[in-house]
Amino acid sequence: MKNRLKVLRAERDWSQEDLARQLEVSRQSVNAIETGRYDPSLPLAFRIAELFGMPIESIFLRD
Amino acid sequence: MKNRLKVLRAERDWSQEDLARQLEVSRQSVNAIETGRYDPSLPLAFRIAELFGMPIESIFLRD
DNA sequence: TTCGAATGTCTAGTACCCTTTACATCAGAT
DNA sequence: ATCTGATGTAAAGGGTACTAGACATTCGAA
Repeated sequence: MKNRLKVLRAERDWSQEDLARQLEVSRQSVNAIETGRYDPSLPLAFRIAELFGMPIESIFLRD
Repeated sequence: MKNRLKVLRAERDWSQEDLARQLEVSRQSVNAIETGRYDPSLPLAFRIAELFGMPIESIFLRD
């Protein structure tokens, strides 16, 4: 899975730490997801989608 | 997270085994997800949504 | 030049996703 | 009464998601 997290975050001028805090996960988790080391759990994907106000499918893409 | 898998499967008259085969997971995984023992991984959620032809958000719901 | 914020990575540990194998129950058909 | 398909659950094991803590690099600002 690929994702648009880094771009969405840049559009809002948020640091990885800012995003992590809002999602209530560690900064390392945000970094790992952005750099493609692993995919988020489904509940975390829902929180991400809700935070950015868009469907999961427009943030995460099958590869 | 709750989900509508059991209903969607019933609408199509598929057994858990039928669904598992199409998703390329074990029957026990389908059962565990349906009975709420755990949530699917994000990649599996994508396969489920694709199979049923609807967005992830209309199959899985935050509780 | 020095400092701090931001990012990337590593390790060790915990918890969860998913597997195979196995067993139990139930309903419907023979 | 027996058989079979469908479902639920359990144990053990491998791989992944997430944690805290630590360290290195880069870059813009003081």
